[in-house]
Amino acid sequence: MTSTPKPRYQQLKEQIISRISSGDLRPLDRVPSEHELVGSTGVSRMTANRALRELTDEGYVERVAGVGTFVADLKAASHPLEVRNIADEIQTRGHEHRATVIDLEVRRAAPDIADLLHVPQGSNVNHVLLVHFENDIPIQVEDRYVTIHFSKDFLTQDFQKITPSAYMSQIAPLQEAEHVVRAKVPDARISRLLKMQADEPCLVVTRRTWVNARPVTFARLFHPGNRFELAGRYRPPGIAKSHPQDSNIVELRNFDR
Amino acid sequence: MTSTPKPRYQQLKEQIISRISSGDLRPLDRVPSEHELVGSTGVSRMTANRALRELTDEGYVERVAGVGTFVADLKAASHPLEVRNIADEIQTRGHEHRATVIDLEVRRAAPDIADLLHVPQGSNVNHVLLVHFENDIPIQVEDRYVTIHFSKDFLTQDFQKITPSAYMSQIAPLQEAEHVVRAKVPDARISRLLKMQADEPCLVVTRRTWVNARPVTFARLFHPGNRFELAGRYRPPGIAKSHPQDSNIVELRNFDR
DNA sequence: TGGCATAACCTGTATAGACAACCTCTTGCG
DNA sequence: CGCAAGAGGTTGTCTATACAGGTTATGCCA
Repeated sequence: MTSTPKPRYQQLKEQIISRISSGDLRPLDRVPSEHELVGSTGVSRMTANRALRELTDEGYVERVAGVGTFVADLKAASHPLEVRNIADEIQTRGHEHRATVIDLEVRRAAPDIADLLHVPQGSNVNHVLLVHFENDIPIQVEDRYVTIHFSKDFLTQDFQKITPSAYMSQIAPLQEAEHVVRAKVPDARISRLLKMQADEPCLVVTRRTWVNARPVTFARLFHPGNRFELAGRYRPPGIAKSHPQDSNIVELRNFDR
Repeated sequence: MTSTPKPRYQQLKEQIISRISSGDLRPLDRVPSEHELVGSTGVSRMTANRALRELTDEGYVERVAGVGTFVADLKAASHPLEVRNIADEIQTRGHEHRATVIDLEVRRAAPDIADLLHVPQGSNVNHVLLVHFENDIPIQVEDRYVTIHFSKDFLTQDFQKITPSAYMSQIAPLQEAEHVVRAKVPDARISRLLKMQADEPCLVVTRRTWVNARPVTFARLFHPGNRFELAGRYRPPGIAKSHPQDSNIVELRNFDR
């Protein structure tokens, strides 16, 4: 059936992507130059150029004329629908970020968590519950589950120093994400952790992330509704004007005045 | 200063985009073939190919080998961050959509609205307030302002038949969008229109849209928090596998069980 | 030692030519 | 009349070559 083989530029792209996914090529590592790819794979320079150019468009690598091609830093390659790391956002605002770990342990998966992570009911899963502060004001409760197979040393991390989200994207690039946003009045425990008044709603972001087609983490992020909002901007591609950096990012921001 | 002129493939792209934006080329119209572009602009075929290929990637045109290149249907080219038309979503679920117009008039712009739409305070703006129903259950209150210069026959539209969002994207393709999501307890009027219980929160989506660098509409969309959620999926590009159609769309969905 | 010209390498763009695969319409044959 | 073959246009890919412009390291000269 596969009458025509995949085009060579596509083969080249997938080969490089797989070297990145496997960890053979790490962020900021040098990727073979066009000339080297010509020598090692036998394609013409234009074909190597197309492969690398498309990988650039897709955020896998960064190219600098006169210097070379490098694996993109995963933090920089923020996904269009990715909510940015909350610590980064707070620091971007020039404020101080602090986190308090409330709970960090291995749990037996409850039915709903087991279902979401595709693991057997009652099997072990990592769990962490923490509160993020911006200038000592609580702004997010993070309630996260991580599969055992993804991270075996999850419990020994210091999540006051590195957020779980940053830790996880450091282990492996996430390959697929799903998130759901809801408005909800939180239960008493969340409400107390966020120092919210009674009957005040939360903006709840639920995220689930896949690596190699397996779900690896499930997180519920609670934010006080009277102080936080989720903002996004969109500009269609192709004009290549104005500010290339502010493109299509979803950010969680404080709108107190 | 502009020492190096824009590359020719980029000039070609912008020329075609402007023909689409201006209405010279309409959806499903034929775009000049690579060979015709070679003849009319003097570039080589590879350069014309690159321009058309990138326009394809960016969703402006669609190409069929052996047939030609055609302007993409704008409805199909849904933006990654665009919330889909609510009527379409409801129909996708196999349910019935109905809308009731509560208010449709020209108003004098209040200070906050004037500021958001970049018009003078007290100048005329179109306003519509309507309630969307899914199987006779109210699920969204749409409170929308539209600048006069964008639509002069706004008041004569039948928004029970065509949603304001669909009407507007029919007049001109939106070029930039900003949206903000909040959790909030609505005021009594909204709460009544959505038949919500007291103290129940709303998921409020605020959208502002630009055409030709001018804001043209501002909308507040209220949804009952106990029944609706905003869901998104994300898969990184470049793998070119599985389901190409379900990519990276944000949808508003009913999660009642 | 300090500074500058230069070589070596890299990406970015552009061209000309070639072949394959696909689609549509026409033409001619049975 | 119906169908098959072919012509011509279109996209998709690939190669070989060329030039421009940016970056870095080298080495020479003062």
